[in-house]
Amino acid sequence: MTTDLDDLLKRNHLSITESRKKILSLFVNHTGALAHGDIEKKAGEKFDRVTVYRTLQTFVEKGIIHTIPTSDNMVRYALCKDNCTEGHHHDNHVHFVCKECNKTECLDKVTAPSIELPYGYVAKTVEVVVTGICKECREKSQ
Amino acid sequence: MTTDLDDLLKRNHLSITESRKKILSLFVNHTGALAHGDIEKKAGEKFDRVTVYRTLQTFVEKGIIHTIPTSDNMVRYALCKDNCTEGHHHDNHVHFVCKECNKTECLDKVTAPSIELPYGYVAKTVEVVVTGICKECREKSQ
DNA sequence: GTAACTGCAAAATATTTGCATCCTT
DNA sequence: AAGGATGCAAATATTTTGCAGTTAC
Repeated sequence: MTTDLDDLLKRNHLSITESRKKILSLFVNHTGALAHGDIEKKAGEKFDRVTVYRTLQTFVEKGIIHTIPTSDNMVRYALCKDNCTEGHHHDNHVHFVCKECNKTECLDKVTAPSIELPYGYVAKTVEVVVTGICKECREKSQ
Repeated sequence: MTTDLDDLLKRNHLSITESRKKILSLFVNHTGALAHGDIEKKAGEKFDRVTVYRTLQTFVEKGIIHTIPTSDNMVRYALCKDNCTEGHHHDNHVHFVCKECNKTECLDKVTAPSIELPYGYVAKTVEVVVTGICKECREKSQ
């Protein structure tokens, strides 16, 4: 059976393996970003810790996922949009981190504004991290 | 001798010690952000690694410095503006990370734009990280 | 003098690397 | 069959914790 996941891997010249499919499916079926720990947990003891590290690294290199900047020391990953290709990522990401449930989401609908930089500075990418309360948590607390 | 550093510590109800003054001075005398490693290096073998960890943590708690979100896994710290107080930080930070020299700067002159969030979401803070080439590196490469 | 801070040792975590084996193509 | 991917072991690196000695107030 050929799935979307297989295609995605194929398009990136990666061999199709169980761990890659599994880890990739976690991203596809999950809105929001995942930290390394989340992936190990959700994969359910199935893979070696090292495999997760290497798989994530490979995915980042191929432009399938990207890292999300956060203020804590946890590196989080999220699926890239289609126009992210190897070595060249989409410029404007807006991420939302909920203070309550600690979930991280990519807000695809929201465009990052262009930033006016001081003279002489050249911007390549602009990443925006908004922290606050997400819709679900806000409704819960009312 | 009473210095600005002493004052800053006093204002935050911290006892004035050598390591705190030294680490704080690194921030004051350095435009830009510092990672844990930078601080250990610049302090010059003078302090225990653990002291640096604890001092940074204390400073963050007191609102003297804040962490900067970045896509790599290095946590960087920078001085807070005066209106950062314990538990309540200034809302809009714009940071610039140079791809060449890897320096991180706070762009105080640049204001972060307000972000239009989806319905139901409430923003508390907006952090903007711009990566690109800083003025110095750009001039060098020309 | 007392409370707070530091340094050392060591524990707990996180990440990377080498290599033999197994799987994909 | 060949190259790449995985799993295990172990080496590194990072961060945290406990405690005794020292310092600031």
